[in-house]
Amino acid sequence: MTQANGKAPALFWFRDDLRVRHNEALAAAADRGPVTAVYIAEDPVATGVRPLGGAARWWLHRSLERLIEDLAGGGVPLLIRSGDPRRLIPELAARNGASYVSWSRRYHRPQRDIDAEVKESLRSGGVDAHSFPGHLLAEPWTVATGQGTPYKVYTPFSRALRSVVEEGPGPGRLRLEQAPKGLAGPGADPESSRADLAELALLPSHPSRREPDWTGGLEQMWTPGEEGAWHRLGGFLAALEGGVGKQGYAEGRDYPALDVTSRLSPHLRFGEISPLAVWSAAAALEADGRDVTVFQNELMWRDFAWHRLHHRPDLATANVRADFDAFPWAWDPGELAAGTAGGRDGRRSNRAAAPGDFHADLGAWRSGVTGIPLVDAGMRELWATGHMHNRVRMVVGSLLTKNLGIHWRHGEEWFWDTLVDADPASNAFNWQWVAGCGDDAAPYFRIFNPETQAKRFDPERTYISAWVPEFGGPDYPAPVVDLRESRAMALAAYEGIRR
DNA sequence: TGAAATGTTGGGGCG
DNA sequence: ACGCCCCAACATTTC
Repeated sequence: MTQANGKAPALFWFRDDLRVRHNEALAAAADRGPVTAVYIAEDPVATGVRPLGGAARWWLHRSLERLIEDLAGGGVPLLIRSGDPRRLIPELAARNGASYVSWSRRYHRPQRDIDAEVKESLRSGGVDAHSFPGHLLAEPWTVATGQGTPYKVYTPFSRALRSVVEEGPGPGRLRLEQAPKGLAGPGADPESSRADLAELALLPSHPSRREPDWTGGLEQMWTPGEEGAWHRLGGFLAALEGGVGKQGYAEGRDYPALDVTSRLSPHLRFGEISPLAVWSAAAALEADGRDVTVFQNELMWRDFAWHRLHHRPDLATANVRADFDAFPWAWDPGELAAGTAGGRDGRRSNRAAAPGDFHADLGAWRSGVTGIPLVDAGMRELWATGHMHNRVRMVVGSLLTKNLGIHWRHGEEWFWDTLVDADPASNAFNWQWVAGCGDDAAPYFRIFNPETQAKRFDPERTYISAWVPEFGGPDYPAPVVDLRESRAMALAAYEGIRR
């Protein structure tokens, strides 16, 4: 550890980059002097940022716990605050005598505007303030078409992104698994950090939240934090290297009963591992003749969602294709504002409502009691673990929007609350994709048949049996919807708005 | 990163 | 040997 004596203190602002390794912004702060770090739970009312969902709050709590420990070793304190960073960051900088403040960029309004204001206010106060990349493979504005416009279609975007990643400064500039040289701080007080973290009331067990404790399955499934992220990556790469089963990643990832996918999404969501680090670690396997392009494509879909969000900040609320504004959803727009998506507070369904009522259908969908086995399995996996296999996400999304005719925003809200990996880009983008109203979306008429999908991708019903043990028995409900009939109705509704 | 309807082809049974 | 039918297996088109 380099001695930071004689250097001016630096302040580092952690947000969605809860890692020490490959953190360019943190390395820059460490380079300037002894580092004090801060995490701010931003007040949604004051800042306009969307409150985190329940599953994400759990993850954040666990990740910050780890980060406190990881930083304490180097004497770097992690201050935990809540409020408005436009007030708090300049205040903390002044109190600590920091002459330098840095952070990793965010890419969504209002966060971008907040960050810009903080930077401006610091600089006008004589404090050096800098932001750095770190959350994406490439900055959203560096990937553009020949005309200089943003991409709307994935395939050409992915080609352009790949060349940016491979030709740009790329992952090579960051040595894998290396902490910033000389990261040190004035001395940590982890106990007080943990106390401040508890104050944030992120867990359902906090007395201020009158929620049942739904975290058991999440605790069992995940290890939030940087070490957990690298462990997950290591296991995934080892499987890739050894050849995953008989099918390999490219096909095996479509089978929800197989443990083939990386499950890195929540770690990436909270920035516990850098996407460039994941990219280059996978690329290293190419030397052994492994085809990693399919996996890299998944990483690039993530960047594509952020690329689209950067150019469409309202991605989570407004149809990208405006003709869908006229689509006759079974949806009362007031319901969203009224907060039906309260989610992980114990209100899981409304089974008392009349059949055919979309409240009942939405409740059955959320609770995994639609009577459609693959859908119920997926929704139960989601509730229990905070995660759902990617192919099943497409199937449940198709059922909600097309067969049940429920607006995709209801699905987006539920996923936002229950997924550990939900972020403003991927969640919104993929719901618009599945609903058919996004750029480069699945055409509306591409309606999944959950029975066909189950036959094809869960032929032994391994996944279904695991999550819906009563399937086939007398306790399993009848389907809430006739697939054939509802498909025809969806197609007719789509015809209606095409004209 | 569909499904279903429709069209085409070719093998086999049979009169 | 031949036409006819059936039908599975693909291929193409349509939604």
